[in-house]
Amino acid sequence: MTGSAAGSGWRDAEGKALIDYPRPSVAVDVAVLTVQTGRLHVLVVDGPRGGNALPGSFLRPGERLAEAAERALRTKAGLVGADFHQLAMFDAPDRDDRGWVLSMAHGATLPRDELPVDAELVRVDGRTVSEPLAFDHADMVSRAVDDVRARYARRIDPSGLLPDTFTVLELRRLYEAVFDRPLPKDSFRRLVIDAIEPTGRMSTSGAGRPAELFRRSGDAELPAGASGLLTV
Amino acid sequence: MTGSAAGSGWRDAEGKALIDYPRPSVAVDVAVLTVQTGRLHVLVVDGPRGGNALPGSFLRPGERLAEAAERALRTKAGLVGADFHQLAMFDAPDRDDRGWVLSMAHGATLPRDELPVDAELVRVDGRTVSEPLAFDHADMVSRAVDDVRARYARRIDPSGLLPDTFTVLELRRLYEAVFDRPLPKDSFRRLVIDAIEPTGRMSTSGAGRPAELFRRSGDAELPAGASGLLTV
DNA sequence: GTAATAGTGTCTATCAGACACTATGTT
DNA sequence: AACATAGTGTCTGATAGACACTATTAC
Repeated sequence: MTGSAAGSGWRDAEGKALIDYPRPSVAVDVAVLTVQTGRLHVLVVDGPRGGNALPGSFLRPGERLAEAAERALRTKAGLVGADFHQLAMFDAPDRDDRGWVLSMAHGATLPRDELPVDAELVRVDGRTVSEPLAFDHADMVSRAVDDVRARYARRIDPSGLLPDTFTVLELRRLYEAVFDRPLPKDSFRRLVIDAIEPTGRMSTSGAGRPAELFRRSGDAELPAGASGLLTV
Repeated sequence: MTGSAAGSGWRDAEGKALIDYPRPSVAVDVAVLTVQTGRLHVLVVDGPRGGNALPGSFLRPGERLAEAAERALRTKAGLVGADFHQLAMFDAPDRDDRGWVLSMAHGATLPRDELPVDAELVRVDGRTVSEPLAFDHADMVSRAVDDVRARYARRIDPSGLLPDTFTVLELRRLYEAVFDRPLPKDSFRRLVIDAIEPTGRMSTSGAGRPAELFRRSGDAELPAGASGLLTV
């Protein structure tokens, strides 16, 4: 337990003061996912050894992991307002050749238009990034995709990739991008219709009949069978 | 990224060598779940401040988190052979009054008869432990329950809570314990029957018609709708 | 035989998926 | 008018859940 030893005076079974053990550096890396041209993409930055890498940072004293992740995105990509989800701690002792560095991978999601116009995005095929990334960052992207799919299968656009109001078509296009598969128009509508709130307003559509605008309903969950429709 | 700075000579934006930042202690805590008398229970040990706590340990140099978790279980509870799953990093700066300690919560699962006979078990109601635990360990238990349910909804007894062969009744009793709700006998059988392998052998039952013994099938997954049946 | 449990046939309500149809806008 | 997209009615096949029935053991 976190509470079994350490602190000045605490000693382990062999009599060694636990506080004296060398401590690892702790880092955070963030896979920022977005949707561009109907496909999932991940934000990358220049890595320390060249090549692409996920934005990340070292944890500072007293800081929480989510704060470090927010700081990394702000300083390295000019991003604010993402919501972070812990994915996994990557802890292979040799994963970073500069020393013993544990890294907590985070997933985040932002609409394309909240990213800088010159942000470098790499396409995600299925659940894997389409070109190599530094370190174990490609594995982190896969975990981020799994996480965003699991969350989107439970609720309607929980990370706000769409604007406040949207049509059912826009919502379906988003889900087709997230789950990387076509979704039948009528079944999809019936699946989500009870989990979104109609606004009276209509979309100023380009062509064809205008579609009604909906907004996310506070806490509405998708039916349990939704994961079947989405992931099969 | 984990690779943006640090190492001798690397400096952050303010010119401070990142390697010089104070580093947190990193610990692991393990919520070992088991089934006793048809209910989920969690293994606890004596905490450093009295009261019950999850077994845990500090991470040692070069060690992986799973190794630290295995060592914690071996030295504090005499357990071997559990499979660990990372749950979340608990990182509140004040979660441990002895210093800055991050703890990676792990979930593990073992059959009751692989635990010591005198192991102290606390019942789990729903997804919360039925009595207070030290630190944030009660939250860890909830996460462990969520994790084991998610894994059991995808596959048949992936953690081997049952012996190598088992009857459909034994499997159903296990799932009723894990999901904390009664499951209809016939629907449950039809749900799992294609994901387990019949052995020719029959259970030496106490009373009634003998039941066939099955074994886990290598990779068989439960249908996607299973989560509906199990969690609704 | 009775008791007890294993396993199956069947009916119903629900729902995904497909298809076609109607509705309402633009040009 | 033609065209395009929104939204709905309806049929079908699959299946969860309920129920009853048959099957096979112990006593």
